[in-house]
Amino acid sequence: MLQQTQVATVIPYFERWMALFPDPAALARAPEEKVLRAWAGLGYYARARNLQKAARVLAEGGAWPADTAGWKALPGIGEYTAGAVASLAFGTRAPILDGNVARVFSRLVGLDFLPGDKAEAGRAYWDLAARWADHARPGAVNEALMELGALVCVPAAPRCPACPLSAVCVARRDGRENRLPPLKKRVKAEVVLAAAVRVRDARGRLLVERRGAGAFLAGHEMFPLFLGDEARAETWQAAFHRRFPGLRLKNIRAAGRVRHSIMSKRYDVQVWDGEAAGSGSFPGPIWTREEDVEERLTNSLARKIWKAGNR
DNA sequence: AAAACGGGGCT
DNA sequence: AGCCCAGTTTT
Repeated sequence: MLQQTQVATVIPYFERWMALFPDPAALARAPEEKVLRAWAGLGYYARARNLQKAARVLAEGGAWPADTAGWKALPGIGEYTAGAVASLAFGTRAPILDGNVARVFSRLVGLDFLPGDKAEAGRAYWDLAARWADHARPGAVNEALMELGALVCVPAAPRCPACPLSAVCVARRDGRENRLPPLKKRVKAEVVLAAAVRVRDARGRLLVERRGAGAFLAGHEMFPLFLGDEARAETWQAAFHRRFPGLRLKNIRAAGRVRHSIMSKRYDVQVWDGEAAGSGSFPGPIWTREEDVEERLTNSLARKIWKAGNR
């Protein structure tokens, strides 16, 4: 959960998660829907699926990995997470390098590049991490480096007067603490026009579809969603009838507008309400009772659409 | 080496 | 509203 996500965001999810899945065996046997529901809103859903895969490996093996390599072999566990678990939980002298620690090292040593810039750059950082972890209490040192980055050596306006390393910090000495590390180059977010439809049948149930493999939010249930040219007010109904043959809509009305940022895309979603006038003949219809909708929406965009405007 | 993958924090 | 950021896997 802590990959790419801040502690304060994670805590309530972690509490609920541990109550639902207290050990690898519990997670291993849970249905994926339940896992995704518990993760809904955290994003990067591959993390949840990988965590369950890892739990299945662990539940079958019956023992925790002994070293960094053993942890890294599990799905979803990379160099950073393997080192963090090995050092914090098992006390091995494994290095860690996350975004916080990289920022601390960049400033402390005056490195004006990022670990991911090229292979030698990554090596420079991991070598530093290895030297710091070569300590009688590697877990405490690693934790301290991460805490320093998260609380003191923060990205903007670092709190150098509160920093125990300020006397030996190269960036501080040179007055460059606000210039290091260099910003990551990021692609500008592309705006994507979208339309979402909340269709009710005669019994008040809502039409939901499971997103296919390859689509974004793959495997999640979602209101019918149309993107790009298909999303325009004059075109989405034709696209709807292609996707749901035989299902006629009536009483169509605009219900609200939702914006959602996903990676390098910014979705601008017009939400529509409508009523189903025909039963339809499309494959795999999922008609969901209103009281069940909330718990089946396993991502934030769907929940925003559900809450939009008036129902 | 680059691309894909969500959502939230901060100003 | 715009900018920035607490990894891993796949291509």
